[in-house]
Amino acid sequence: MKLTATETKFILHWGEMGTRWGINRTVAQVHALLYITGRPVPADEIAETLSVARSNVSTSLRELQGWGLVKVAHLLGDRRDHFETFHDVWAMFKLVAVERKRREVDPTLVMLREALAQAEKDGEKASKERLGHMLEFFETLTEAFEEFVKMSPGALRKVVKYGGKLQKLLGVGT
Amino acid sequence: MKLTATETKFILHWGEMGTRWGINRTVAQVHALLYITGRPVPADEIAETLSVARSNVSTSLRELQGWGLVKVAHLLGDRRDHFETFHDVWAMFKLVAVERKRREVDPTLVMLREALAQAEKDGEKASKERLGHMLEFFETLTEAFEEFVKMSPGALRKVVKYGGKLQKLLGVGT
DNA sequence: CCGTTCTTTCTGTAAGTTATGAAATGTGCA
DNA sequence: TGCACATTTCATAACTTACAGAAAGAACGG
Repeated sequence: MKLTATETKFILHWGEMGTRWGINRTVAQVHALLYITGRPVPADEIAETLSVARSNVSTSLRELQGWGLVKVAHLLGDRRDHFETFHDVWAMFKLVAVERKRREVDPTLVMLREALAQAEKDGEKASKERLGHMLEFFETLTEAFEEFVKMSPGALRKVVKYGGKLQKLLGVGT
Repeated sequence: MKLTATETKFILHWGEMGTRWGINRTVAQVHALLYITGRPVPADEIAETLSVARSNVSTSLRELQGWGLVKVAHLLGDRRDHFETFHDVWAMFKLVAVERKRREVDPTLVMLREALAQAEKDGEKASKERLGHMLEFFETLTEAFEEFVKMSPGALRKVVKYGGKLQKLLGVGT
């Protein structure tokens, strides 16, 4: 499969973006390719298009399936697995956000609660206070996040719009 | 400086968390140490406490200052620079969020607009549509983010609370 | 079943990154 | 100005991660 200039640009940028957020470059590129292509693509074609080893593509697809971002499709008369991602960017973003929260934020909450309890027990007043602030922050953020993922983009826009007004009205800006 | 069990736990976890989000482990650990300590600490003490090279601490502190997370303080009768971070977790989170948006999301917006224009020019209808959806998503998210960073935790909680209600009321959930 | 095709797993190596210690530079005091 | 202390820079070593290619495994068709 031959990529257009536009597609190449998008895929490369997406790869770079991935690395900055702790996501493997190839994984991100494969996802970008599937997104921009918009139809099921067999693994060997992905490998050829991106100029990476077939095995690397296999691993990346597995990873993407683990995130729920990619699903397998089959075409009549073709034994090969084909892979596709979703068109709904918002939905994909949520998948990743929810999963990262589960993997990274939730354990942090656990750690903070444990550390706080220990600081309490050991009478470390200063640590306890700071850990408490941190925990409180994470709890607020988590709460906001839970609401956030329930929203559609339209709902989000409305909430933001009214939220800004609400904020001014109530004078809770401080 | 001798760390308590609680402090060690917190610092190590913070370091791991950092690596997962593309932030250097030592950088994150130094920040955690400063946060949990809550007072200005000289660089050599940081190095000793974390068992890392003095030069590594120097680099990490510079990085943290670049993010605006750490500032220098001086103590009377001590020529050494001392370093401290802020107590306000919310404020620090915003600093990082704003900066990462600037460094990573803004260039993505630029790329998407360029790619979209090019797809338009080259008559790539399918690509254009998908890039358009992606751009729209990023624009909505950016907009929401701009409002978000203006809020205090209290304001955020209120907006979330009323936002949920608003959403149901307006039936914009789809 | 056997051969073919497709996919995944495994392993050595390359690439990239991070950390170190030494050297260089900077800073303030006598 | 010279000395002592403090900090930064830099080359290299240590480590980590990513990748390709080989080999094994699975699915299918004849």
